[in-house]
Amino acid sequence: MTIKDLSAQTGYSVGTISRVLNHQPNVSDKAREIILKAAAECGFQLNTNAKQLKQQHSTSILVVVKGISNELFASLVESVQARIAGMGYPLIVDYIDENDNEVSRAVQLCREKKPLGVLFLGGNREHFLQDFDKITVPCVLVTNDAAGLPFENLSSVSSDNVLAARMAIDHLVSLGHRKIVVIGGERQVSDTTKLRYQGCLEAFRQHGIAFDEELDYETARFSLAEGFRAARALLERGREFTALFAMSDVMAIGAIRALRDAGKRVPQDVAVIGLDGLAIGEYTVPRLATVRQEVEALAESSLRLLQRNIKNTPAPCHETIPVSLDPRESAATPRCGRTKPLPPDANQGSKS
Amino acid sequence: MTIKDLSAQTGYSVGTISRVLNHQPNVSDKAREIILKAAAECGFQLNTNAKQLKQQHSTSILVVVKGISNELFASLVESVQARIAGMGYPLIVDYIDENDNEVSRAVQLCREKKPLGVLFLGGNREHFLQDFDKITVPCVLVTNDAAGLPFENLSSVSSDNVLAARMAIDHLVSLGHRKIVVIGGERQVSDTTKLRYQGCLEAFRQHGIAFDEELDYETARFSLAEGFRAARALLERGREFTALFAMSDVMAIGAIRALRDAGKRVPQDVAVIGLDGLAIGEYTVPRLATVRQEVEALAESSLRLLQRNIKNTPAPCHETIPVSLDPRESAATPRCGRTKPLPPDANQGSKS
DNA sequence: TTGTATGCGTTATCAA
DNA sequence: TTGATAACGCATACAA
Repeated sequence: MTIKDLSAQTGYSVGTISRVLNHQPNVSDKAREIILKAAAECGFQLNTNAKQLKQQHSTSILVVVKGISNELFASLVESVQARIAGMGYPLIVDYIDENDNEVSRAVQLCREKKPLGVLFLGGNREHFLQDFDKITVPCVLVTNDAAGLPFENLSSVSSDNVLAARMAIDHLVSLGHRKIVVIGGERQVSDTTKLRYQGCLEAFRQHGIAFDEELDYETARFSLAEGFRAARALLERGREFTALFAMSDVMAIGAIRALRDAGKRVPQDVAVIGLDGLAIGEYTVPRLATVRQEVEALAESSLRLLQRNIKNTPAPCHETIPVSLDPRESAATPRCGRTKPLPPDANQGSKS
Repeated sequence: MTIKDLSAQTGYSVGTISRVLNHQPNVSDKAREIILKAAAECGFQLNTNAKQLKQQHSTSILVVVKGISNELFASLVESVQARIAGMGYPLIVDYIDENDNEVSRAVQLCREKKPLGVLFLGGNREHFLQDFDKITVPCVLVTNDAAGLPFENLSSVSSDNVLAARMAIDHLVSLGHRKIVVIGGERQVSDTTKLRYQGCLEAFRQHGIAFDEELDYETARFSLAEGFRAARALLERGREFTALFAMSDVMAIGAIRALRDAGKRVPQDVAVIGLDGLAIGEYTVPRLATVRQEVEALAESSLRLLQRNIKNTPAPCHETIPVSLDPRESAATPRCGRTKPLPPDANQGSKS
């Protein structure tokens, strides 16, 4: 079924058919009505290949997501999808491996799909420096800060990562902890890790807390298994600590498991705080203290920026979204002077 | 950059260029070499729109995934992606809402993308009955059983859902439990729930265990929040029980949280078992007992079937993948005769 | 307001 | 083994 068939059916020419189907104004009401009815009857749809071949660009927005099992990104995609529905752009969501180059992938997809703009969920400055000059449509990097990158068509929206880490450490300190260890990503490689690590160091300095950059830090990928491994490594290192900050919630959950396996109670022996604010943290035992990234705000800002840059072409803009502390059980007020094991429900924190 | 430009650059005609780029045999080695080099130099890529407009079909495989935040499906997609990489087909992954109609979406996408075949991750018999006749390429429904559906081009690969539920109940019974409640989906609507529920009833009957189909069952969607709510509803109902089977791991995790909030110890007061075998279950406190679905086997079989049906057109085939019990802490041997609270590490089960 | 005709980049048919 | 050329389905400039 093509517009030619529709033309034969209605008696109108393909030109008129095309105009009606593209909501152009210069068509008579009568023609519009007849053609729309005929199209609806046979469930007609324009051929996207032909359309885009002709137009040389699509009307869609591309979303490149780094990591298929990243729950934070999954929430972001959901939110973006819900918001875009009202704006009319079709969405092309492309999931790539956490370790793949998101920019070269985007370059390839831009050639193929010719989108109006692209949203990067996660990304690496290095990759942008290497390949981003090949892409010309407006882009927004979400979750990482692209300030300082020399591209006129790249904006960014990210949580305040430095502050987030500071808040996590501040919270632990306010609970009386002075011996704190940290689990996070590669400090030399991951942009996000760099910022969060900086926040940690600032907080430690401000509170006059000693922190050995080698012995009190363990590098891990952002996964349950790696959080588990990292916490065990810290324990085996023999370093004494009463609190642990993991740079992501999944790492924190893995770490809590390792601590429990080692006979440590959370939060009585070791307080644990994560970062992200994933839904699962509300349901773990103990409930996971965390610094929450505002998914809805991230999605809203990203789309607003992208839309603005698609319509006009203003200077790139780099927004920072506030974060908020969720002080839950895994880093709650420690019971004072307790030396004996607690009853089994102690993990439920201050409720008793 | 088009094949015309390449033609001008190399002196060969567009026909020869096209033949080389499509790995056709009837080209001289010299032409092949020259053209391939020129194409590589400028990073040339064929225009997919033009190609598909001409060919009337693509060479890709479509994957329709129901639910963007479904961890089981995320694992399946990862596995499928890894396997497909070696087979050469491009993958189109389309995520739709859990409640949307996957078949009508597939119909639309088939018109647009003309894939060689489609993989459904999750699906509903009703939807297939309604719309599937409009799709003509080979399809495999993964995770649900399509046996009995009157379609020549629809195969299916699913876990043995009846057995899985039986195994879960059997395990609880083997631990000495007789008062068991169940959380699952809509028994009238969800195909998967029907089978798992049937497995439960069979197990109860076999063991001579009483089960009130209204009072001992709570309907919930497959989420943390709903598992939590359902468990609380069961508690508030005043029904006594010593064990709980949740038809998914996320529900089970939500349920455990609700039980803890109500002062119940898991597994000492209430044993809990889930179904799926998600990674998170290895890290919860207590570790989650579960009946594991074999993601790798599901992915392997689905792709094998699909590929077979693309190459030949044999009769549809409906495979069942075995499941396996992971008897972890949340449903471990209960301590006998205990009445006092246990030490805090009791949740770690039989290790002490 | 409508119709006609051209070309988007590719594949495939045919002739050379 | 190669080149010329006609489609594929659509949007659009131009003519009517």
